[in-house]
Amino acid sequence: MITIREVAERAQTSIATVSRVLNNLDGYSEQTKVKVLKAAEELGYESNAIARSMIIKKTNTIGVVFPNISSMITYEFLNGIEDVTYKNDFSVIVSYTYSQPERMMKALRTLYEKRVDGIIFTSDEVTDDYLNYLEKIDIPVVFLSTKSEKSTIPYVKVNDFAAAFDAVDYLIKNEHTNIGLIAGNPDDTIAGIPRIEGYKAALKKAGLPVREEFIRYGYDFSFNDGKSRFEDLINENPDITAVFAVSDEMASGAITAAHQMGIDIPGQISIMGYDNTMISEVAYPALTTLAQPLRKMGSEAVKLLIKMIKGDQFKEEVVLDHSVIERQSVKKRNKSES
Amino acid sequence: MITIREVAERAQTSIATVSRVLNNLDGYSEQTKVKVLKAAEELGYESNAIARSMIIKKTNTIGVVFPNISSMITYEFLNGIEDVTYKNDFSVIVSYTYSQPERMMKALRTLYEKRVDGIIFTSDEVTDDYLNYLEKIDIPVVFLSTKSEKSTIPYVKVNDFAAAFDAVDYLIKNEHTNIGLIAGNPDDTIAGIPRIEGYKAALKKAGLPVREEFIRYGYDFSFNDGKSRFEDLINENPDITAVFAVSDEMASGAITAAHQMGIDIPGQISIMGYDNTMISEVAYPALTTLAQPLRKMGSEAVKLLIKMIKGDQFKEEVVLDHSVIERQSVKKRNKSES
DNA sequence: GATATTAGGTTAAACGTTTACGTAAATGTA
DNA sequence: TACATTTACGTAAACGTTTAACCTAATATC
Repeated sequence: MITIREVAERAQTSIATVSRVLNNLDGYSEQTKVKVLKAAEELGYESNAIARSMIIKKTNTIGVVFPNISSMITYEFLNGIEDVTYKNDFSVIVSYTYSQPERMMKALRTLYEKRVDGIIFTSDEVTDDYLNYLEKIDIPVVFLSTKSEKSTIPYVKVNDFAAAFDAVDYLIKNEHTNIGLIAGNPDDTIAGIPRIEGYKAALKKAGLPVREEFIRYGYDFSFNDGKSRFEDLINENPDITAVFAVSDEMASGAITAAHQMGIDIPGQISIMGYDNTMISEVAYPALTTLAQPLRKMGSEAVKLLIKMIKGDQFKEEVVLDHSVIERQSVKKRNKSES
Repeated sequence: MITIREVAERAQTSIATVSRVLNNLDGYSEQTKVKVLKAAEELGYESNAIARSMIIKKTNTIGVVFPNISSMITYEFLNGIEDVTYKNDFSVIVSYTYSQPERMMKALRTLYEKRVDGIIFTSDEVTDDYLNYLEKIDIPVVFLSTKSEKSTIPYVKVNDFAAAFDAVDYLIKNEHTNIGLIAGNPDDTIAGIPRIEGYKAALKKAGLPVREEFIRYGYDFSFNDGKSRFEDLINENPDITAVFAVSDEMASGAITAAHQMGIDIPGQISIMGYDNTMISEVAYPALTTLAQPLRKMGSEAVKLLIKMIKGDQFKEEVVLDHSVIERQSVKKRNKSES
C-alpha cells in the first residue's frame, strides 16, 4: 500500500509538504505542488482515512441503529439519511438490532469502538441501559421516531398523538361513528400508547363513546397482525363502519382480510392506514393513510446530528408535520367541507 | 478519552501487558490479569478500533453499495448481510448510489479510504470504470445479484434466464399460450436481457410463437412502470391471457391497472411476478411469483466475502435456486400434473 | 544597511494500539 | 549445583497521518 512517505520521496520533498498539498493548506510553491500532485497521481496514492482519523479524532462516519421495523420505513429513513450524509462526506454504518437488547448493546459498543462521530437511534424504545451507555460514551446522538423523557437527547418525530387524532378525526368528518382501532402494543410508549390516546381523544372530542371492544392490540405492526386483528374485530363488532390501523402494513392486512371475508372496501367498511409507505399505493383499494414524512425525518435527523458534531451544543427537538393522504379506502361522505 | 496507557498506570504495569490481557493472549500472571481487568473496569475503558486497525491493518468493516433498487429487495439483502456480519463481528457501511456513476465512484473511493476489508457490490451494471477501480484497490469484492464477464470477481445470483424460463413455463403449463411480458430495460445485461431471453426460450420450447408486440420494455422495475406497460399491452393485445412481469412491483402495478380497467385477475388475465418480496403477499389477489431467495443471497454473499477476507483465495460462484410461489394471481388450469 | 517579515520548506512529536525483542526471575532438568 | 527453559513481564518500534515548532533564504521596511 502506498503512503504519503513514498509520494514525498518521489516528489523529492518531505511528508509534511505532501500532506499540506494534499489537504490544500498553504506553505508551498506552485512548483512543488505540481511535483507532489504528479507523484501522487503516478503512484496512485489514496489517503488512509484510518491514519487520518487517528490524529484528527474524527471518522466522518455515523452509526444508525434500526430495530426490525417495516422494510419500507427503514428504507425511507435510510434514503433520507444518505441524502445528507452524502453531501456532507459522511459514511454510515447501519446495524439492525431486531429489538434485542444484547444486539443493541453490542451495536452501540461497536459503534463507539469504531469511534463514529455520532449516532442515530431509530424507532425503538429507549431503555435505561441504552441511555446510560449513550450518556457514558458522550458522543452526539439523535433519536429518530423515538424519544426519551429521561434525557435531553434531541429527537426528530411526528406527534403520534396528534397524528392519530387527525386520522380518526378525518374518519369522523366523513360521518363514521363506529370506528374500530387496530393499535400497536399498549406497552409501547412510542408508537403504541400515543396513537391509542389520539384515537380516544378524537372520539371524545366528537362526543362519541370510547368502546374498549372496538380496540384490538397488535404486536409488531405487521401485515399478519393487521389481518387477524381485523377478522376478530369485525366478527365481534359487525356494526363497525371504519377502522383505523396504526401502520400501513396492518391496514393492508385488514384489506386482505376484508376481501377474504367478502367485505367491500370502502363500500361496507372504510380502512385508514398510517405511515404512507409505498404499500399504501400498492394495496387495492389504495390506502387512505396518515402520512409521516419519513424521508425528511431521516434527513432532518442527520442534519441535526451533523450540527451537533460540528459543535453546536444547543439541542433542538424537531416535530415534523403529518398529513392525511386521501386515496380510495375510505368512503367520503363529507358534507360539511368542500 | 481513556486509553490503554491510563489503564496500565492504574494497574501498575506496562501497556504491553494491558494489551495482552485485553486481547486474551498469554504472558502474564493471574494476579496481574485481575489487576488490569479491575483497572479497565473502573476507568470504563473501551478499546479504540481505529488505533487497532492502524496496526493490524484490518477494520472488521465491509462496505455494501446499492443502486436504487426496490426498497424490499434492499431490505432483504441487507438483513441477510447483517445476519452474518453480526455473527462474525463485522460492521457494514452502506451507500446508496442511485446508479449514478459519480456517486458510485465516490462511494467506492470512500470505502477504500476507510480501508474496509471487503465490498459487496449489488444489483448494478458493472462498468469498466468500476471494475478498473475495484481491481486497482485490490480488496475482496463479491457481486450480489450482478456479475461481470470481464473479471473473475465471484458473484452470488440466481440464474435469471432459467428463472424467467421457469416462470413462463409455469404459465404455459397452466394452458396459457398468449403470454405477455413486461420486461426490464433491454440494455440491462443483468436483470433485463436474461429474463427476456428466458421468456422467449420458454415459448420456443413449447412451440409457441415469440411475438414482439407481446413484449413491453420498462425502465426501473417500478409499480408505475408496470402499471402503464400493462395498460398499453392489454389495450393493444386483447387476446393476451397471462402476463409475466419481471418484478413484483411491476406486477402489482399491472394488477392495479387491471382493477382500474375492470379486468378480473386471474379470471380474465393471469399475472405473474418476480422476486417474491413482501409486496406479493399484500397485493390483491396475492401474487403468484418467481421467488429469489433474497435474504439468503445476502448472507451467502457475505459468507463468501468473509472467506476471501480470511485468506481463501479460490473464488467460487454461487448460483442459488429459484422457485415458483403459487398464490392467487394465476388461474390454474393444469391438467397434466397433480 | 540593519532588522523584521514572509515564503517555503524540514523535523519530529503525536494519535492509541500491537508486537518483536530483551531480560530477570522462576522453574525444570541432569 | 549448573544449566536450560519457561514465565512474566517491560521497552520501544511501528502503523500513516497531521501539525506544532523550527529553520533558512529571500524580500520588505525603516
